[in-house]
Amino acid sequence: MRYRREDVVARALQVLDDYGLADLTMRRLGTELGVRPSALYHHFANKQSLLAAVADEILRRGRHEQTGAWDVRVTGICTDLRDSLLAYRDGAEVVATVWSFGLGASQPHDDLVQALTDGGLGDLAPTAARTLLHFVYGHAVDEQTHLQAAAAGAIEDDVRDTDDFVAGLGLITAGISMAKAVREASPDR
Amino acid sequence: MRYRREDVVARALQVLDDYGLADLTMRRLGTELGVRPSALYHHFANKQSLLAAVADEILRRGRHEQTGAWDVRVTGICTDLRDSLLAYRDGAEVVATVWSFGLGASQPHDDLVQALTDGGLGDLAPTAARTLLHFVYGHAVDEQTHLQAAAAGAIEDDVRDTDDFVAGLGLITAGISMAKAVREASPDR
DNA sequence: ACCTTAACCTGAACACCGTTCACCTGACCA
DNA sequence: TGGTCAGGTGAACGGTGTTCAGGTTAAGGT
Repeated sequence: MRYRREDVVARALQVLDDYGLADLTMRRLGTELGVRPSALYHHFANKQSLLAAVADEILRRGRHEQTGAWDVRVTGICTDLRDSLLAYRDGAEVVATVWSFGLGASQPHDDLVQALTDGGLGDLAPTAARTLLHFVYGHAVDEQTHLQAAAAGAIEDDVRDTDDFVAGLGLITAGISMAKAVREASPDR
Repeated sequence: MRYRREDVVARALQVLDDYGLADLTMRRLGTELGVRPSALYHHFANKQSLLAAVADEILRRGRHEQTGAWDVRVTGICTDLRDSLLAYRDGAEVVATVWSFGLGASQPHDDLVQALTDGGLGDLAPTAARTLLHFVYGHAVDEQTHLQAAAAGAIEDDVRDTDDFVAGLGLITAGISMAKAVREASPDR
């Protein structure tokens, strides 16, 4: 059996979800495919590139078109993103890391900047977009960490996190609304 | 020469700042101290504990008392925290990781909850505190990553980041102010 | 039907990593 | 003087990402 790039990504995503990021090693993935680890380097220059492809695939699978008012779109993008990150084990850490290193996972950022620009945020859009992303990534990584810690040991609340996410997201969008109002009230620009 | 726990932490912080997190290995730290790696396990149960101590030390060194109105205190705590994270190479990633795993670095969170509670945020304080922390950590990690990428290759802007941090922080504090106003306007609680 | 080409894969090694464990050593104190 | 024990040694274990020369297989043109 010979594989293509996309086959390897799909299998990597499965290994990630089944065994976690720590066990997503080149040897493990190779074994899972019935192939020597060195064979993987014909599809990816290094492990980081593999993870970048995995991150992009996670985002691609959970993405939906958002329409409506700018704040509805922004909330939709962020909620969508959170769901994507939580859909796979350690998904949040993988995507956040890849994004942080600038190796990929740039779709959510681009979508947010677009929505905010359309909403009339002007040159404040990039700052607002990054602020939202930092919140979503940070919150999802936290939630997934605690969720995994709870799975092996103490039993904790899980519904609480969704409320906390909505509340935090509301805090930031409220701040953006305020900045938008100030911006539109000022005479120049 | 025999060492105590605090000596090892101090040296680890120096290695971190000089060579980065990737090169802060037990072997490297041992060599730096003129000691076998196994000797370090007399001071720390594992590497994570070492990193937790390093994170706490980073925060301890850059902490200042904050007074005044709640929003001034909050802004001061966050700015202080950012400075602490940026004071050492990869400091942001170390502290953020330790905090995320719940192994330490809890001082900023406690300080923020205290300031927000004193400010009358009530049970919204924890959510607001975590939202602020996610922003500060995310922004600092981003900034430090790009700063390090710029140090080896392309030359980029660095003053821009401070403005972006202030703007983002302003966005969130504005949102918190709004939530506080809403909270105080509501009849119950 | 043959041959070329390129993609895919093997096998073995390299240089690291965190961690464990039985044992040694030297300073301090009763 | 002798015992205690924190601190350190030396060697090993099982794991990691990565490299590279060479082998194999499938596809496509002549």
